[in-house]
Amino acid sequence: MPELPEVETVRRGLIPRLVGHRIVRLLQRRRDLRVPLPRNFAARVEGRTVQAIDRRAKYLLIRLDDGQTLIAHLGMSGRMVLHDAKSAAAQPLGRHDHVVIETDSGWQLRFNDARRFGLMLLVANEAVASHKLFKGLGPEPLDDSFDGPALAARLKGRRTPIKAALLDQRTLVGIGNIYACESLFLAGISPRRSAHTVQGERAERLVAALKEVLLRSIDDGGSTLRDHMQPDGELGYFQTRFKVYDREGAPCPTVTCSGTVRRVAQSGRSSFYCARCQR
DNA sequence: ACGCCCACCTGGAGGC
DNA sequence: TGCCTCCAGGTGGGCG
Repeated sequence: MPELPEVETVRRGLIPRLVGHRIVRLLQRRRDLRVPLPRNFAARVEGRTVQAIDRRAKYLLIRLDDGQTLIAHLGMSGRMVLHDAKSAAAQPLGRHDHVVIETDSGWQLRFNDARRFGLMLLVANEAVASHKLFKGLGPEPLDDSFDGPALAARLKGRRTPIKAALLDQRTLVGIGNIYACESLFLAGISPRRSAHTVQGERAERLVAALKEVLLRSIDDGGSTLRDHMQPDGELGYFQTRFKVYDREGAPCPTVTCSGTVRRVAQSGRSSFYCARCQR
């Protein structure tokens, strides 16, 4: 379930259950995720207290009190499922619960990832920014400094379609297939437009759309969280209905437009858009 | 350097 | 029911 808004929502849901609490047990049930889990994982984490949980791009950064960061990425299918002691006892571990963390507050966190495209690793705080995984990452879209000119500069000279550029985490971080489609729709820009032509006012519009789509989704996630009280892993994507994503054949949601949502394949992924109001 | 394709892995949906 | 194919929200390595 993880693009930036989902990861951010998971982060906010984990904070009250983990921060300030000691990890009393870590159970590693299999090592072979996208990157093999750390050696001696349990020994290196047990006894540590969680000091903070940050996010960079789609990575969760769980700061431990020994100066290490537990980095987690959810891949395509990763979930963080919290159980209180009672529900943990009632719910046996599933075959995709790869890592189980128990805290001194009695809460249990299960990292579940059917496809195993996710990862967890332990890195010293000061080495996180220069870590291979973080080296080439672009700016955070919700930072105030990320504006039209900033995006335009990063698209300059790029011959790839704008959709592909948005998915490329070197351009900016946090955008996946869904929010790329939704943002381009909101900005009225075709996913097939060459990235270098998104300049000036067009880049302004796209940045505004990206921020709006992400913020609205985080809000929706927040309200879902309040309703559920915990990131139970079943939140899914927040907008029950996307405007164009997965809506092939539906009428274009723009009231004044008589177009139809189309699906095209771009670099192996589906793009959904209205060819009439997205240019 | 850049852009594109594919593989990584499992499960769900839909067709026959 | 079963079997087959296609598709899925991410990423990075390898290729031309």
